[in-house]
This record gives sequence, structure tokens and C-alpha cells, in this order.
Amino acid sequence: MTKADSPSQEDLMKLDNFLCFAIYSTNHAFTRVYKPLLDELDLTYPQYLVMVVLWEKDDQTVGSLGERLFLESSTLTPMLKRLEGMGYITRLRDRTDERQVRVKLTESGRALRKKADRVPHDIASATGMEPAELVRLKQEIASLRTSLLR
Amino acid sequence: MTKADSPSQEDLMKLDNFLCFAIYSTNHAFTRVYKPLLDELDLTYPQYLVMVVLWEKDDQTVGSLGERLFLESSTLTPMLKRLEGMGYITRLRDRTDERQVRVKLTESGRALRKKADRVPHDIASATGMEPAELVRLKQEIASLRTSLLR
DNA sequence: AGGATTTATATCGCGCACGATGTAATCGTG
DNA sequence: CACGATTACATCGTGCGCGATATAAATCCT
Repeated sequence: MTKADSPSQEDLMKLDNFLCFAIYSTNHAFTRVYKPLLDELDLTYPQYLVMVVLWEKDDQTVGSLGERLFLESSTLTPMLKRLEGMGYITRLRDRTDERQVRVKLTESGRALRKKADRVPHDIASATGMEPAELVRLKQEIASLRTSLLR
Repeated sequence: MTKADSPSQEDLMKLDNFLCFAIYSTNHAFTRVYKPLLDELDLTYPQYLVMVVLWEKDDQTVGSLGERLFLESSTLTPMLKRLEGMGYITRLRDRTDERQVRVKLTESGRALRKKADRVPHDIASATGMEPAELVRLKQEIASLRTSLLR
């Protein structure tokens, strides 16, 4: 394929040319980098993301957490039950709308934030990227996500 | 946070500032875009990636597939058994080294490639990105992966 | 040669992640 | 106000994905 040609069918079918595979495999790579850091908090990577959302804004419904994380209730419900079992959150039906479940941090869940303080910095340094560069890449990928979900 | 400051602890802990979450959620978004396309091939997204690797180079070991896809045998073995069950591949112990399992396309597996021909183009157009831009982003993410795995 | 070590794959248990479906509460419309 | 539709969450079945562990074959080392 020269610069002037459009990519051939051969090229299009090569794994190394797949943007999706770059994303897919880098996602796994992130999970591996997080593992030792999160083991100390007794959290999995998806559980950590839930905690981050709750640290940002406590007392949310399952639905609002799902919207924020792009996850379904079928994924969240069991995860939240595990976090509840670990004592980091509570799950209670909303008094005024019994369909909703309000998820709140416990004292222990709030305390965990301090233990997690160094995680973002450690991850950032594992990327080997400059902060500004990192922000730009993050933004590009987020806007790709928007296109894909359209 | 002004331009001159380094990011505060508050900023570092915000989900929307996580590069990893951009990757994580965009990976899910890709899976959703692929779903209707791959349903017609009776493949899941990870199974499709395995087939792409085999279409590139037939007759590989479980180990070489894992190296290519960054997956462990504990993930691949069950996936390959499913693909074998669907008649797309065969799994046979290597005669000269009985530890290895050689994975080969069946006639039906090779034929599937034609049905998959339009998938890469459809995906590319769902990204809404220009080919050159797409290549650049893919490359940036792949090199991030390399940093993370270091 | 032969026992220790390494390598390649498989198995198991756990936790995500989803689509399909179920259930109960709420809303909306006549 | 009643009843059909919608909403919010939960449940179930399937398929990743991994770490820990198992098993068998190949290799290494004297």
C-alpha cells in the first residue's frame, strides 16, 4: 500500500491495523497495571471505578451509576452487592420511589479514598506520558466513544 | 486548576480525567458496534479476533495465538473449543512436540473470511474518523500499551 | 540414562459484562 | 380512578479473562 492508495482488503483484515484491538489489548494492559495497586484496597478494577464515581458524588441510584460507567443493571447489581458485602457501600430502596435503589458510601468506603490517593499518580506514571499529552489522548478516545455510541 | 498548576488530588480522582476509563468504556462501545455485524457470522468479538489472527496466518499454536492477542491459555482454550465446536477450526496435538496444540482453519473457517470482508470497513466508518487519523490514534494507543506492559 | 526443571496447555473458581426476561412500582391517559 | 405502559432494578444463562494450580511432554544436567 502506497501513500496514495486506499487500504487494500488485505490491510484492512490485519489485526495490527485494528483500532479496536489496540483499545481492547490496552484495556487489558491497564487492568494488569492496576491489579497490584488495587489488591491492597481489596478492589477489582471495575469495583474501583464504581468507588471513584461514588467518591465524586455520594448517594446515587443504580441507574445513574450505570449511565456514568456505561454499564447495565445486570452488571452493576452483583458488583454493588459485593461492595456492600465488603462494607464499603449500602444499598437501600428510595422511600419516595421504591423502584430506585440508592447507593451510599459507608464510613469505611469514604475512608478507603485516602488509601487510594496515590493510585492515579502511579497509573499516570506507568503510562510514561506527559500530563498534557495524556489529557489529549484521553479526550480523543472519549470522542471516539461518542461516535461509536451514536 | 489553572494552566500553570499541576493537577490537584481532586482532579486526579475524577472519572472523566481517567485515560484508563476512556479506554475501558470505548472498548465496550466497540463491542456493541461489532455485535450486530458479528451476529451474522455467529462469532463473539473475541472469537472474531482469533479468526482474524488465523486468517492472517493459519496453523498456529495456542501459545502463539496468546502472544498475538495478549491472552492466556486459560482464556484461549475454552474459546478455541467453542470455535472447534462451530466447525471453524481444528485443534490437534503437534506430532513432534506433544505439548503443543496446533490450531488450523477448516474449509468452513476459511470460507467465513469472505462473509467477514465488509466488517472492517463498517467498523471504520462507525468511528467517524479519517483513515490517516485512525492509523495515528491506533499507533498512539499501541505504544501506550507497550509502556504499560513494560 | 534418569531425575529435576522447564514448557505448553488445560482446569477450576471467581468476577465482569451483556441480552433476555421477570417483577414491582410509578406514570399516563381515558 | 383504573388499567395499560413505562421505568428501575434484579435474575439467569452464556462467554470472556485471569491467577492458581494441575498434568504431561520435552529439555537439561550431570
